[in-house]
Amino acid sequence: MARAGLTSDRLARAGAELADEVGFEQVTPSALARQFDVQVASLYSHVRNSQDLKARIATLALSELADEASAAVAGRAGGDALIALANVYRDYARAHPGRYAATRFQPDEASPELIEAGRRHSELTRAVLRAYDLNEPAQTDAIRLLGSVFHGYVSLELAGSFSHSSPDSAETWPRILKSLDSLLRVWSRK
Amino acid sequence: MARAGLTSDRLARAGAELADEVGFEQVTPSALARQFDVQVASLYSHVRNSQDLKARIATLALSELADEASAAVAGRAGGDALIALANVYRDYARAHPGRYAATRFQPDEASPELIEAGRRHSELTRAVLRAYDLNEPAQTDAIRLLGSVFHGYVSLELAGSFSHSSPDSAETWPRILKSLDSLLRVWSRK
DNA sequence: GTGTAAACCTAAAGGCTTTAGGCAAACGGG
DNA sequence: CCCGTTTGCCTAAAGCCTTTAGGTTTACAC
Repeated sequence: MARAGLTSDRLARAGAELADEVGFEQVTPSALARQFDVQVASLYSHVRNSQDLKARIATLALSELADEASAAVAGRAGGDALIALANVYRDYARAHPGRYAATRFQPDEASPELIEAGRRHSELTRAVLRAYDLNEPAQTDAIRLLGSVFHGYVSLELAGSFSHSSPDSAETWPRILKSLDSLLRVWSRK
Repeated sequence: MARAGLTSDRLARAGAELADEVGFEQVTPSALARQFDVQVASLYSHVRNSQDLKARIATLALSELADEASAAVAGRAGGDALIALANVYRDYARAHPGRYAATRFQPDEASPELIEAGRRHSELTRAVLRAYDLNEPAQTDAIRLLGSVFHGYVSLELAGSFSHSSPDSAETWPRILKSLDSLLRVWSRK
């Protein structure tokens, strides 16, 4: 009798929670309807379809992540900023694996919000690189390198690809970041 | 009337082809049955279920990739080997996006073949690193770094994340590889 | 040839997605 | 306060995918 109070936003938020619990792949209109104790068809007034739902979760996660990254980078520069940004990505992925997976979702056509969230992330990386004073094309190279290392490392770690190696390598991440910092300094405008 | 001649292997191979055409996600028992013009249920004599099918495709792709990597690394050392290995991954992903995606598939419990294929890849990376003469834990760090950069770069490029930046950055990849080589030389045992 | 194992089939149950159309609750205006 | 409209949620239904059970036919071995 009482209404559940569905909204696109609430669906996206609940979807994000669910993703962290059972995996992003498993987040479906069906599963979400069960969570709200509502008929599946009812969701379709709030999201266009399954894709749209996932895209909204992706946007939510990407924005959330950009917020945290923004806060972490504020007031830092150079290696400090680099490390702070990198840790935001890694910590976020570990704390919210489903949301992080959502982050990689590619809808058939991206929404403006999704594009905007993506832009925020490249802006942040660009901001971190400011201190290194790179000229083009080094700047683009650096954005791509950082994106690759952050995303690559976090994905592989999340997938458990690192769990079969020597346990004394818990400090790999900071050492990689340190090396990236050195590398960028070398790329720096002389 | 005539039999289709199904086999686990043929299913995996056809699945790999299909993955490259329509995306790994879209590879399902249903879709594959259509390809062979056979009833869906018939597949279930050859693969346990959808997961198993995908795991077999993953194994196929991972082995194929390891074969190519192995051939590329043979007879090379140091920076040459590094570049050759890296290009195998990147070229493979561009030529076979569906197979590459399959490579990232994580079944509930990995098959021995899948584990073995994974092992071949770390062995290859280790072989490439031999020339750099790294001690532990630098060796583990290096394996993780290379894995992260290769996988990260290739994923992002495949996802189109790089297509919005300046077109004069077509040479990012070789420049990144060159820097990785320098980095590893710095890590080298003094 | 004939028996048997494998390959393939039909049937059926159950889940997910999506659309169409209907009832009822909430909410604002008179 | 009540009445009309909007909006939220519902039922119904069609279509597709997965998986299991059990039957038939093909092919090959002896």
